[in-house]
Amino acid sequence: MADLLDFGSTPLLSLLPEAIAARLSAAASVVEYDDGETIHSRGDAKPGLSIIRIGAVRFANPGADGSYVTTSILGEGHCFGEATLFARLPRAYDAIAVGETVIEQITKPRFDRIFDEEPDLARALVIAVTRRLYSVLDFLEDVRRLPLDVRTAKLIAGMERSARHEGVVECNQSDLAFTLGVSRVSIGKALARLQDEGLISLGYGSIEVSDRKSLHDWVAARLPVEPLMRGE
Amino acid sequence: MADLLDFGSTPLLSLLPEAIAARLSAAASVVEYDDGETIHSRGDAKPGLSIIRIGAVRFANPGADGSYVTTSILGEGHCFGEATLFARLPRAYDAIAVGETVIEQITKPRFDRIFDEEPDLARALVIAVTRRLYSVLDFLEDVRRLPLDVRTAKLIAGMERSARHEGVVECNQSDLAFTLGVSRVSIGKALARLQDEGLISLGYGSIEVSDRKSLHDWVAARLPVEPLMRGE
DNA sequence: AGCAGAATGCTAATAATTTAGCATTCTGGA
DNA sequence: TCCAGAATGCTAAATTATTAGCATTCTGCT
Repeated sequence: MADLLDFGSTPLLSLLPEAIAARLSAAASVVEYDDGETIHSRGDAKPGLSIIRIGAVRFANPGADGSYVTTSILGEGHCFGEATLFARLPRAYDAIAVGETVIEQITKPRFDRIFDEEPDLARALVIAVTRRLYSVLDFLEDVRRLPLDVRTAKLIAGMERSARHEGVVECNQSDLAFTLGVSRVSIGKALARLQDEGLISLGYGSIEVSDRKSLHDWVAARLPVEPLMRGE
Repeated sequence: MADLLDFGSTPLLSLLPEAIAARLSAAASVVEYDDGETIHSRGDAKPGLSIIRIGAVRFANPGADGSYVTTSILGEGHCFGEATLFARLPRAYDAIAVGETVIEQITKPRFDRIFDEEPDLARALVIAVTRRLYSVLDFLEDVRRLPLDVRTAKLIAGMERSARHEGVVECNQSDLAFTLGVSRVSIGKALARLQDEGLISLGYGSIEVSDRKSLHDWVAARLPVEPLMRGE
């Protein structure tokens, strides 16, 4: 249940020199959450950086009708709360643990101290946030430009790449609908179309990707611009 | 024609100490563009940071059918190209000058040098990019959650706040449609609804906001969550 | 094996949006 | 003043998505 939607960006921890990561850990207090437990709510003002050590976090806000709209899901190694530090904004989303989750919380004073003393931290943060920004811009473009079946295929392709078992995405249709911000019926139709194309076969709580390459090619053929080489 | 959609984020220049801004300027080469001129195209690999000194830049990509989808428009003081520096990505969008535009271009080697020597630059960049990220997340949430007339009202309210003449937004409906990524017909309908509500009155190439506060209240009443105080 | 709850499949009415086209109104320059 | 081009207004069909059901299938648990 890892990165349903971390927008494919790079986690901060993987960008951080070992020494700095250790320093952050030393300054942090560790908090554990159960599945579904609230980590913080929209509007909370207390600033600080959080790093996901184990598990994942879903960021969401209530929609107009009481439904919940998920904005993103971040997995292990990702950080969140930068905006409370650098933009001095209160929390913009409810953060909810996905599965058993362990978070390192670093208070603003402690973070500021390390930030001032370790220039490489700023460098890593700029990289992490920049990548996230461009991933989100990408996603936003998709939302505005691609028909739902293509977006669905793209999401499945992305999930398959980081799936536990190759060729099988373990995820129910409601979660997919949640993630793409559409109704379950629409997802159902999109998936049915993809199945008709022979790209996937639908199971119970899982989707089997017949052939990674054909799925990728099918998506690529429907993108208005050819995808850029992802850096690195 | 300033910030149709800079997502309301803070420009880098306003976050930068005078000394560093001067150093960046000294390292930059200045290029001038006419209205509509291409600054760079999607896929261009040459890394570097660009700072908008005068004018504005529209970022867009061709849609599936050949139409152009605008992702954002940045105004004076904003920078772009961070992703080429920090994520090592090629340009993700075509950049097109909006009006007579002056850009400072800083090559990667020169930028890296200043970046290494001036820790405050990293700090300012983290802030600028973080704010932009959260502005975009906000916008994305709106797209997925708000009906078009509310999004339209929100956009107009934002544009009015930074308009040349108070109470008058100089912008044609095609540009609004472009910005919100919908058709002109839909924008027309949304605007008609807003006019029926007495919030705006439509002109030729301009929209008059009857009363800033009522427009704001009308939007606020339709948001699923109350807006957060914007940091300062 | 049987059952409850979860997940999927399906339907039909409704709503929103797009596309394509054309008529009308407005504006600035010749 | 007149005209061309820009901008807006309007229409209708087609597409896409939503809502609200309910039936069916599957899974894990007892």
